Amino acid sequence: MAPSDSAATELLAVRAAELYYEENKTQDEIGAILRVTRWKVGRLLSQARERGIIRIEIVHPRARRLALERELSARFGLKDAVVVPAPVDEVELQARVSEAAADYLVSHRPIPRLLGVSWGRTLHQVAEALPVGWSTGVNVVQLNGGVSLSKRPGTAASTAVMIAQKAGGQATLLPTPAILERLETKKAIEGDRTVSGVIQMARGASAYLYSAGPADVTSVHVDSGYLTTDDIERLVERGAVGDVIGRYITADGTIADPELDARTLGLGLEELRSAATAILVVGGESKHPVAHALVTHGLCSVLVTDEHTARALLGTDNSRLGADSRLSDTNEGDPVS
Amino acid sequence: MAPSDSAATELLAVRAAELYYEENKTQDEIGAILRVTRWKVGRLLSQARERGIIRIEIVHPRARRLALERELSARFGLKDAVVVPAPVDEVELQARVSEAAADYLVSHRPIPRLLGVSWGRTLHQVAEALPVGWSTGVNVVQLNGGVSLSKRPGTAASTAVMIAQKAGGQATLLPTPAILERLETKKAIEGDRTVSGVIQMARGASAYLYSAGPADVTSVHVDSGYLTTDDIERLVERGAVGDVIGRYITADGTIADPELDARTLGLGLEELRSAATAILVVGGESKHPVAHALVTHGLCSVLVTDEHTARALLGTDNSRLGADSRLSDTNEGDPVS
DNA sequence: TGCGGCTGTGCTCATATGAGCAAGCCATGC
DNA sequence: GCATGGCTTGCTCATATGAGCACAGCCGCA
Repeated sequence: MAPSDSAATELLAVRAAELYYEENKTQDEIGAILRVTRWKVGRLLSQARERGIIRIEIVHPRARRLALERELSARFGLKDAVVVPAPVDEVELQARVSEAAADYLVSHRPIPRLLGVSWGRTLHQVAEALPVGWSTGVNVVQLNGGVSLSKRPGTAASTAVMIAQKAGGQATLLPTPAILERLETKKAIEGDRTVSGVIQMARGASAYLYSAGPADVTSVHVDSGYLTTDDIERLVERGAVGDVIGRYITADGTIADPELDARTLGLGLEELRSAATAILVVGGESKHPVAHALVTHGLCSVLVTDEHTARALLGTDNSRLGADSRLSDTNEGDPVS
Repeated sequence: MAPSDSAATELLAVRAAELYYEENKTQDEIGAILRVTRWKVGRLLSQARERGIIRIEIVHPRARRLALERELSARFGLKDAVVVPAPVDEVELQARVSEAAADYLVSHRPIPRLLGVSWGRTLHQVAEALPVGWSTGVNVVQLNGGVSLSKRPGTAASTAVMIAQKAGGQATLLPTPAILERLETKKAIEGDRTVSGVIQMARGASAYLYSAGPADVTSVHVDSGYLTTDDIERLVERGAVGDVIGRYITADGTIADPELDARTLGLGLEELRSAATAILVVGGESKHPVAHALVTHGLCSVLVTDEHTARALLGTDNSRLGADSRLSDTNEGDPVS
């Protein structure tokens, strides 16, 4: 591979690529134009593809990043992964991730008989993104308590109900607070046959669908009045990176505050870990730490996320990947004969 | 074309495109995955291409814009056109246009027996970009006078000589000033047998290669001391947009100042117009007006330029086209082979 | 209800393309 | 001087792909 030779070859490859991809000429025609055999044209084109001279991009809001999906699955032993290209805008990002989760749910096989869902902003968007009639006879059960104490009453319930309704199924709600103030109250409520029945049912769900929240003041738990900003601060001090189904975890996948956790009503982490299908939907910068904790400690089997999060999880520097891709423009030597 | 249908179809097309272009799957395999026939996959893919979901780009400094080249040729009745993609940088742009001109010259058929050249910064770069031995036995003749009065002596001569040497041919120079101060002097020099012989020879050249300059203070004529900034101002007042082979023209392709023109030594515009092969090499914002004048009035038969200039000539809005064509900074790795 | 036009589908067949292989080609080392 | 090994080149053949066609369902219109 002498440099002078490769310069001439490269120029030829560029010409061939132009004729093939922009002018839709056949390799045979290109051969005639460039005065080489059609086999050489074929080789030139594959070289051009290898060297990245030809860039093929799929520009569409619903596009996915299959290469990253494969990497994620392999690296973290996931059953499946969905990665959407990251748009500039955070709002748009959340919308696309939610849409992707809805798409995934629709085409997921086997169709779950009973689907366990958490609640929150993300899950609500997923519910809205699901088309009416996305499935038939899928029942839904809530995984964790979610009676809102302050704003937006009924958000948790409406998410579960919407998902069930759109699939022509029934929703079973867990009509309790997410976190109780006193351990005794929590135990009492848990002792109630209805409540324990719901949790039991949740344990038997054939799939879980849930999101995660960051350990900061934007958390839904602050919004809903279960936790104060002081509580969050204390959690962060204890190493909390975020929450799943109401439970705050640290970077090594353990409960950040066992006392608080004991007062949290709903499914435990172990059920997520051992579930056949546990679909985590999570996107955006602020959730990178919690996503990392979940994914590295087997707390989900399917991950739906955005490109940036995916790269962060894989440890790929994603600022650089945006900036590079410039070719060196060094080019000398004999042009086409 | 019901909207709901086209939405579903589009999503399918996106999936197909991903599998085909990013995963290198065969249409048959994709059919199996998406549960449609392979013919449908083929149709999906062509739809995706039509709708612009798939964007194929050739990223290489030596790439060309064949579509623009075709448009230019058709619109202005050119024999040929070469358009290079415009880089961000003006210096880089000049380099690429010059390189492209050199490439064109090398592969141009029939090989000119005698090549008439002008001089200037652009032509000098073209000369440098030509590979040694780019042709055999091509003689070169200078089209217009170019003894520099102040800086860079010998530039004009060295351009012609370099082009000839690299092709193993002889250069015939026109060792006179470009513009004389007095008409009498010009006539006297023109009357010299040697000088008139060179011009006669230039008339018989089988191809011309020349550039154009803008009508502003950056002009080589100011640099070389033939014209003062006042002269340029007066030319602009008379409607001059720039010069070719030393002659300043207006937007409608006529001589801007006949008196000045009479004192200008060298080939006339008519010879360019009637030449079989008149290769104009011109790039950059400042030369758009002069390029437009030349191209619309038949003063070149081959145009080598950059993308922005091409769009300006065609009347396409290029600020917009320049602004887009940025890729979203999403970048996946090389697709698997 | 029945009928022409129209779109979308699955096919046949010709063509374009890529994999794999034998032969040549250059440069090196003995 | 000559063999050798890595490389490119031009081929054969199997496969992937696109063009064109007949048919089916669907719509509006009488």
